[in-house]
Amino acid sequence: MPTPPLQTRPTEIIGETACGDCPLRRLPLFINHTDDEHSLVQSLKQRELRLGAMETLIHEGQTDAPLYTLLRGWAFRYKTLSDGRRQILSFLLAGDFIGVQQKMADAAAHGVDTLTDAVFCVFKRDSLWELHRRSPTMGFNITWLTAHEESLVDDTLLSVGRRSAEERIAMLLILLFKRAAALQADGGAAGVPFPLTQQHVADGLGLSLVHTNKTLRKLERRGLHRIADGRLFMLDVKAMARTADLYGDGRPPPRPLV
Amino acid sequence: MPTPPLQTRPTEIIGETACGDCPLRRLPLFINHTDDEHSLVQSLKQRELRLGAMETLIHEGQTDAPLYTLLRGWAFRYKTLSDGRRQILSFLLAGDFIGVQQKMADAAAHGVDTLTDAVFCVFKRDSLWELHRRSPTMGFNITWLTAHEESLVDDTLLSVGRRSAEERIAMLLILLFKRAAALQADGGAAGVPFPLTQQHVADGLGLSLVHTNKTLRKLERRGLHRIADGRLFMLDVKAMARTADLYGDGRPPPRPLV
DNA sequence: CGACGTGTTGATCTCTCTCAATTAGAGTGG
DNA sequence: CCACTCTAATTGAGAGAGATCAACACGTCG
Repeated sequence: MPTPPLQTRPTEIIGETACGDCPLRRLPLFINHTDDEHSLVQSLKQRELRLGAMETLIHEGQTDAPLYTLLRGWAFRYKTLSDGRRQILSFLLAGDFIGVQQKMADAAAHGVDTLTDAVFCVFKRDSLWELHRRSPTMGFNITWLTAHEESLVDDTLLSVGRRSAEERIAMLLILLFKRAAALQADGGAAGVPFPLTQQHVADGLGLSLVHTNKTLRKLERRGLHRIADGRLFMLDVKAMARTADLYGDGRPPPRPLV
Repeated sequence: MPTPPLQTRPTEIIGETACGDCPLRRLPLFINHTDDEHSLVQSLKQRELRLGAMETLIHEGQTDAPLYTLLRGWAFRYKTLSDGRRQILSFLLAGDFIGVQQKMADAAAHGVDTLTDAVFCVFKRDSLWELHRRSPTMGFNITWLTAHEESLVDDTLLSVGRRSAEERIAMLLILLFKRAAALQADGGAAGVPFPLTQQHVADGLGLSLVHTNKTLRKLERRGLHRIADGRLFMLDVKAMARTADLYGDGRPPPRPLV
């Protein structure tokens, strides 16, 4: 079944979207929820928040942000240096959690901006604790999701730290394609939405805009992919994976090269 | 006061170290534990594991690793590409958690190696769930710690993606110094242990060994720090912070530079 | 229509990598 | 005590991936 169109639904008790329809539910960990757990989450939900494209959900340095869930649309987390250099930490797609990291005092917080029109589910700040207290299962899932989010950042760090520009871009395209395709019924056969500008790609991979453009074009000219009208088409996944050094990611490596 | 010698303690019920002595307890979140929580943790603890320096705790790709806590010593998490390029994801000091991320199926796992002789606390694999089930407080703390760990990786990603070699190294030295100093009574006045080789620094910052050496020497010659006999001395924190662009980390940045 | 954002391409420039060689210390064995 | 080996640190030189600078094309929008 294709993604349902954004039509107005009969308003629910608290928010506009019933938690039963939340994209989060599609995640493997959340499929076995009891009704109690549903109503618990629903009771913690404060409201929905709609933002346009390229707007700011959380300002960098903001520490009092509530907890969010991304219902629809794309967004990204980022940090910047004093002179404006920006690093995108991760891209957020429907179903992603936002703001768990913000609660740490000492560590400087990151900002969150939207890439597209987006709908967020807003939770009270202490929902995290409530969730843990009233449902260990849900609490466990939160931990799991947080750890999973970190593993995404780990992968990016590996890319940015050790992969060439070409490898990084191939890697990013594959990863984003997979994540976006998983949200669609056709699995990406007709492409997936790709709302990033090349500047976003550059900032996500620690590259300059110009070099990002040139590398992107090179891959496209080689027939590995195609980006047009805000959509990404994977034309040669095999070749793309090969140029990403994807296979060499996490496998027992031939370390002692000598 | 120098690092206390690793003397043998009277053996406890389960492991060799009473959980009441665990370095984890020093963390802000853990100071208010009830006796129940202590005994819960103690009951989940399986044993202690001692490794020498430069040994492997968790192999890359290993998915069945138990949960660990680092009691004493230094270690690091890493990933490698197929041709041997390695990226260190984070450094682990006493009190750090290990293995929460390993439980995710799809995401490729990372390896964990020791830098020094180290003592780990070993927990059963399903301790994570047990902890959540039997103590929401502890479960919440786990989530908190996981999120905190991610914020460390976020910072590294910002460095590797957007900081120059000099800035990266300054940043790493400051961060490691702070963490190590926090574990000592003198707060680092007499330096802190620094068991990393330059190769580790390079792998942690996405730099080559040679360039790491040259940059390190430059900072040292400039009088910002000094590394000798496996110890790090911060000679000019202010200047070090300045060259790290530390101040510009997370503050509301002057984005619109135009 | 001009201003602006995004994408594209060519021409330098430079930071960092790679290659190579040397030094110093720790360990080992004769 | 000394030759031999290994690892880690160091330094110089040359090469290159990617950054910076500069222009231009194209579409949208007020």
